[in-house]
Amino acid sequence: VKARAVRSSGVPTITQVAEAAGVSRATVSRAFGQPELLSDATVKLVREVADQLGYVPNQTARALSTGRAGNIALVVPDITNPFFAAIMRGAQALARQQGYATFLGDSDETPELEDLLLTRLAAQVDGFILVSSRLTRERIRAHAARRPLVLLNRDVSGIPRLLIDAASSYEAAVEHLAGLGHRAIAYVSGPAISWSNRQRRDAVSRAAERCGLLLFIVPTEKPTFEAGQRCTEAVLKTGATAALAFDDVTAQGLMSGLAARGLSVPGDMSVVGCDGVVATMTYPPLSSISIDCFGVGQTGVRMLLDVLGGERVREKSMLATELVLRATTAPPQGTAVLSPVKTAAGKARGENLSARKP
Amino acid sequence: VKARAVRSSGVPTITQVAEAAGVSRATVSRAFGQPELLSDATVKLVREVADQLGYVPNQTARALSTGRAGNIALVVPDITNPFFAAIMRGAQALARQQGYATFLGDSDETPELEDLLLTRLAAQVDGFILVSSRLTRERIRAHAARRPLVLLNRDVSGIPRLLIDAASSYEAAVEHLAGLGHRAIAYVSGPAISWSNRQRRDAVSRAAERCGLLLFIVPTEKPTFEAGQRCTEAVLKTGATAALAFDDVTAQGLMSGLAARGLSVPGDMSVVGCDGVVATMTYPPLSSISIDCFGVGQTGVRMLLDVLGGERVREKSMLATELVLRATTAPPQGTAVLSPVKTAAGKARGENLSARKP
DNA sequence: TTGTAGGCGTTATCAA
DNA sequence: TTGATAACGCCTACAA
Repeated sequence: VKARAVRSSGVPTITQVAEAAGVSRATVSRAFGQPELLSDATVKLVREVADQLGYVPNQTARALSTGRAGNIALVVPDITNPFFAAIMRGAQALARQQGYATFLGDSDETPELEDLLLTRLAAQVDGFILVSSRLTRERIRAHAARRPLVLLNRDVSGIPRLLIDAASSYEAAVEHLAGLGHRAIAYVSGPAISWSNRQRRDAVSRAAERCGLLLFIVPTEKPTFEAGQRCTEAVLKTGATAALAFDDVTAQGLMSGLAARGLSVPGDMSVVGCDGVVATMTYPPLSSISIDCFGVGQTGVRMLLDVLGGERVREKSMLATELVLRATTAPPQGTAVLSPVKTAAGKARGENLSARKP
Repeated sequence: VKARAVRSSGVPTITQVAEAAGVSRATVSRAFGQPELLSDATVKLVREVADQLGYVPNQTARALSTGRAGNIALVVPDITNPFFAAIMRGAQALARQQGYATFLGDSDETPELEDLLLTRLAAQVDGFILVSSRLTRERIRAHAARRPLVLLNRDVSGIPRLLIDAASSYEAAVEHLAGLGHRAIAYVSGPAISWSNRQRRDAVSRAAERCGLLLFIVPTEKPTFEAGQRCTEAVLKTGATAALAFDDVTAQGLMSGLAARGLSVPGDMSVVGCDGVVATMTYPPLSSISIDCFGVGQTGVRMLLDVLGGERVREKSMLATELVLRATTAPPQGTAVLSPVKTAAGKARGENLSARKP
């Protein structure tokens, strides 16, 4: 039999190590996989030879043989969004530490692409983490039937998931604004398919009603800076004196749009965001609902690895959020300062009043 | 022989499709890989059966058999940095379109981790794209000997690379500042190991000398918002009236630090960044050296795929940058307006004067 | 403690 | 145009 096609000859195989070390391939395999079965001397010898040759066990072959790929995939709608980037970082850090490599799928906010990524990657990974998935429940269930799958920031019963509970914080934010004297507020919404958008919108709606505030819903296409900018006019037209955005990036866009029109924040309009990743970087620093994104990523990986390890995992976990007051909320123009902030559910805090969590 | 361990039974194999379709495994394989060898009827039949079963060719097995993984890896120092996120996006978009899945490696700015990622991923990918690699030339060469490797924003002879030529734009920026009447400027540097940091620093240094400006170099640990903030004091101490930062994120941190001290930009200090990703989002909008990050990512993939395809690639490509003037540069305090901007190498333009590139 | 041999899912070669 | 069969690199039950 003839040798195969141009096999990138750069990478040594287990056979070469075995020959060089004068042992069987099985022994080399064990030297890496289960060294406790071998004598110390043998392990040492094999490892030295391997090092010298630059041998590293071929993960692909290993995967085929064991059925374990040693890879996981993280799929996000837009890696450019700092919220997802931070989650990715947390996930990847823990995954690597646990011996897993991470595929990153960017679905560009489209369900079709997300679907494609999942089917294409399925055989190469041991499991998936879907962040803010734009897929239908049916598709998610279908994919979950083929490979272990964990949901972040998306609520589908029967699938292990970590939910970011921003509802109470949004309610607190609305109450905070009401306390400042605002009578009409706007919610700048996120993607219609987004679970968290619904959750946040509903929370705002509930709280607004309770506080007797007039609420306007302003739609956007995607949670991006540009989309936030573009909706500025629409927000202004409502006559609202304060805006709660779906996330920080959108809020930042809105602030930019306001500045471009010569309006000041919070003087002419109060703005509240959500995520806390970019909030500290805006000017003025954005009052925002803070999420521990790095932790979200880590938790996602932990849940997935638990599933892979056959352990029981809570099907549904909730992550608390916190309203952090910075510099973008104030009484509406021409309003005397009213009573101090009164928060019901979530507790608000000022950045300077307490240290950030560790 | 007994059946193997708990093989995730969710994914159908080629054998099952072959049986269901009443053909051989080879035929099924061809129906996907080289349908032109089969009769139309057979292809249709096999595909239908496969669809129904939910069969997708197993990329892992394919990789083992062909030697082609169908994967590439992109390694960046920090995915949280919008510059790298944007590159990742461009890279992934093109890679997917060409049938490649993308691993993302985040080295957390450390050479050791980068090294680890490369060795761990080597057998699973057809090639690497290293962005702003923090590795030594020797290590890069060592890895390049094992797997095709393309460098982005790093200059190592003998390795295909795309260099972002910000030098002339930095010089133009310095000249612009000189033209505004600044006499003392600061360069807020990036990571010492970074190639582009050296390039940018040297360019600033050259231009400053030429223009007779006093130049101070202010070091930072990493190109992050926080690091930018932390160096504010140091920048102020120099007495410089303008600062050029290593990148936008650092510049943004500096602006935040200045604002926290009640100083205004550009009133009290002019600031220039580099990357152009976040520049439009800051307040005031940051004058910055603009880079087509999405294009950088795409080009990186194109170069790598060319190498994989056995085509000749230019060993060294340069990508032009452009100084985009926004709202963060002005004459130093107490200086009358001087002559209009004079730029030598790069051509500066104001955001409103011309449309952004398509 | 170590070696032998069969198989993971796919593709490539050779025949038919 | 299709089928049988041997790899690809590694792991592991079984034997020694």
